[in-house]
Amino acid sequence: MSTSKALPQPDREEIRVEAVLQALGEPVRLQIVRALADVPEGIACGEIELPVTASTRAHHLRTLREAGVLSTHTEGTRRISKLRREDLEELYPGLLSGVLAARR
Amino acid sequence: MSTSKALPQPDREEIRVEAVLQALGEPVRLQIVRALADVPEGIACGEIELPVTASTRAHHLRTLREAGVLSTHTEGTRRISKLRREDLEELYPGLLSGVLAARR
DNA sequence: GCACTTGTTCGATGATGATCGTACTACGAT
DNA sequence: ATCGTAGTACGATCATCATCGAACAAGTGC
Repeated sequence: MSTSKALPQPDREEIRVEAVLQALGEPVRLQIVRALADVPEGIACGEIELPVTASTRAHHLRTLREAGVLSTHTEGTRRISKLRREDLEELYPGLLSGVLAARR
Repeated sequence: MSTSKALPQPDREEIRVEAVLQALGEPVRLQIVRALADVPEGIACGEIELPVTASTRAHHLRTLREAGVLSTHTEGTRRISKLRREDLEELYPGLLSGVLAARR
């Protein structure tokens, strides 16, 4: 049960551009964001293939969450993350799509 | 005379998103970009009011230039910088406008 | 020539941050 | 209750980088 609790994140009006840009500027985190962009319904952190250990992964997810880039909620033992597309689009229209347009 | 020489910068296809985002993620550099956005014809570095010394300013301008965010050419003793709007828009459509849309 | 302006380069320093291993928590299943 | 799974938290280490001062470079003008 319980089975669904959201983790603390900034409200839309608390999101700062510098934090978002800095969060997106790290290669591993950008990789995470790209993976999330393909799955609107969200995805468990561990299912993203990354060249780092679990603890580093957790660190990056926290950074992205605290910057306001993604939201995370608990489902049982897994943590589902999804992009905060609407909030970002509202605050910085075009930013996310521009970033995702980058060649892979 | 001479009076006009361009400084080395990456070609459009050499620009990497991570570098651009990382460059934009620093507060002072973002301030520079915002200042440049208001002046399409370019502006001398020293004329932007910044809370750092001249050497730090030079460092940030170099970072932005090497990331591909701006171009610089020499005019006499001054160095005029301007945003590489077209290149950025072509590579990451919407990114720059999204960043500049952020509340000031 | 010399002085002045504009800006860069170099080296040092201090802060931030990416990474890891280990220990820990929470949940699910047996 | 015990085990296994998914993930976080902490502390340490190492690299990156923002910042500065001092020295240097290139133009302009007297």
